[in-house]
Amino acid sequence: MSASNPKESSRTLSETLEDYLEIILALALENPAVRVRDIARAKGVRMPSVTAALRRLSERGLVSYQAREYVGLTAEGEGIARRLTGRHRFLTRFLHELLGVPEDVAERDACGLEHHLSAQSLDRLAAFVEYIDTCPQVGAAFLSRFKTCFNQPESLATCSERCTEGFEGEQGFAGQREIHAIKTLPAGSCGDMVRIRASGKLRDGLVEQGLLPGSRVEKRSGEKGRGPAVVRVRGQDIRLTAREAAVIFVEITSDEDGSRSESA
Amino acid sequence: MSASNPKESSRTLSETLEDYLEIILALALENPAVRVRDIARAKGVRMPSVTAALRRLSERGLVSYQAREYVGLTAEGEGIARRLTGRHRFLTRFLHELLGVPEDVAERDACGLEHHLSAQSLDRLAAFVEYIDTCPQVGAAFLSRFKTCFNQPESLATCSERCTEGFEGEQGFAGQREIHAIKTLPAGSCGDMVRIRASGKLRDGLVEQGLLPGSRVEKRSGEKGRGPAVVRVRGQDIRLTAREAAVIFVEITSDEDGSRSESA
DNA sequence: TGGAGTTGTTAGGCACGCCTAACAAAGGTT
DNA sequence: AACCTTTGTTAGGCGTGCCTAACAACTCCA
Repeated sequence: MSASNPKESSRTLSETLEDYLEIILALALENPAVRVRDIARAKGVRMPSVTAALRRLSERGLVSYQAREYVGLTAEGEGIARRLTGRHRFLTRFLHELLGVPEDVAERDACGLEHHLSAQSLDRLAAFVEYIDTCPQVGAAFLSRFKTCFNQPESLATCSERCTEGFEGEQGFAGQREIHAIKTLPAGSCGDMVRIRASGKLRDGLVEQGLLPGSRVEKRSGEKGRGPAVVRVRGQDIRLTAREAAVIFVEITSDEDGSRSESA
Repeated sequence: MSASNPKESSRTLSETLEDYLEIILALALENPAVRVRDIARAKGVRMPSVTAALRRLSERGLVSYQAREYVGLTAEGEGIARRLTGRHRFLTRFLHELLGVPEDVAERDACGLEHHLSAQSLDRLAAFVEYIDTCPQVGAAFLSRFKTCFNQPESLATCSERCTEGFEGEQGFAGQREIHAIKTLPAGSCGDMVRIRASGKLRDGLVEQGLLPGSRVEKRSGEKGRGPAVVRVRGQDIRLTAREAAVIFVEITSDEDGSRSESA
């Protein structure tokens, strides 16, 4: 979706080359000498690919490389590698420790994400983590509550009920907002998705279809729980089972595009 | 850092081809007919590139494409495009509305991220957003407090002081944790970064170096505020100015690796 | 009806990043 | 010294994804 500029190749590093730098730094920290063999193993490629990559990195002045000799990072290369490693660790930790993604998956995802996050987004994400982690007004209970609510399928029902108990009535935090299960909506109403009150396959199936928080949803048919509901999301009609329609909660918004952006 | 498997190319779509699908869907929703010309413009490439991409997508059965005729998505292609668009929107919203990243930057970053987030991580992130957005125990004030704390440089000082006022003393949320500015630490002590109490260039410079929350930090020299501090992060010594050492807060941890993972 | 402009195609080239096959340079072993 | 193994190189090939140049088709209009 973005235009890539081939002329920038002299200053911008490809994902692949960034990965090589990171790997070389990691190896340099645990071994006295860095070998082509080890880089190849770490990256999961064959040695000739490494030779070629080293030549390209060398041309850019990021590694010191002479055929058949040990590989080293230049000051510039080490700086880049260090920056990337920091991102990588941070993202892994965010996914695993904060969101609760399994460690191996978090590790793999961080690998892909680290190259695509702008400095600005990274900074904001870091600020967010700092906020959650240290602000006394947020409290240490914040994350454990999240984990209780969303980690354990068996406890999810209870927590979700507590969280949504104010939805249909008027009490609780959500009392001032118009939040309802799709099942209970009249046909023709619109809203933004705020919650899938389910876990496991039921939830996965919906998330996988792109039904994510913030999606603008319009109920097309399936009046108040009678029969399967059909909703329109991003221009396409999606048929929901009764179970699905019961667990998807949307916030009814009156304005046209349903935006809820709160500018700073 | 990950091994890519070329044999999978028959079932796995490249980022580029995923982008094309997304663009085609977007165009199909706003125009009666989708033209090569429009795809090229949206993607920022020339028309021959589009022709080639369409051929490849057509071979995989994701678009219906015959030379010189209008382009359409097959059911399978539309499903994929829809899933990607959902991710894209969700990530944009997360970055912009929740984290406060400027909209254009959020949009650009989401483009890159959407291809690299596993279903599992996406699900957990969605759950997190749902939690913040709807749990009565979290409260609507959560995000606005974050924005107040981290959006406006002028208010940052006050909020940060409130947040950290318990750090050196014993009161407040952080009272039970050993959190100190690097400046006040004796040489030799270790901890995990939890906060950079600064904004603007001071903060950017640190974040850019990979000094992010969770980074394991060891103070090497610069006894209790006298002279510039040197800290060791991921095997490298970093020299900090007095100002920098004063705004970086670390949590002192007694265990060897400083991990704070809380398993579900 | 015969341009002129737009749109889309083919043809050919280039950079990247991977591969295998084969050769070259080191190190031990006997 | 002759041999084998490990390590690393060159050479050549392939798929992706971009480009320009040139040609082809389609539309519009005088």
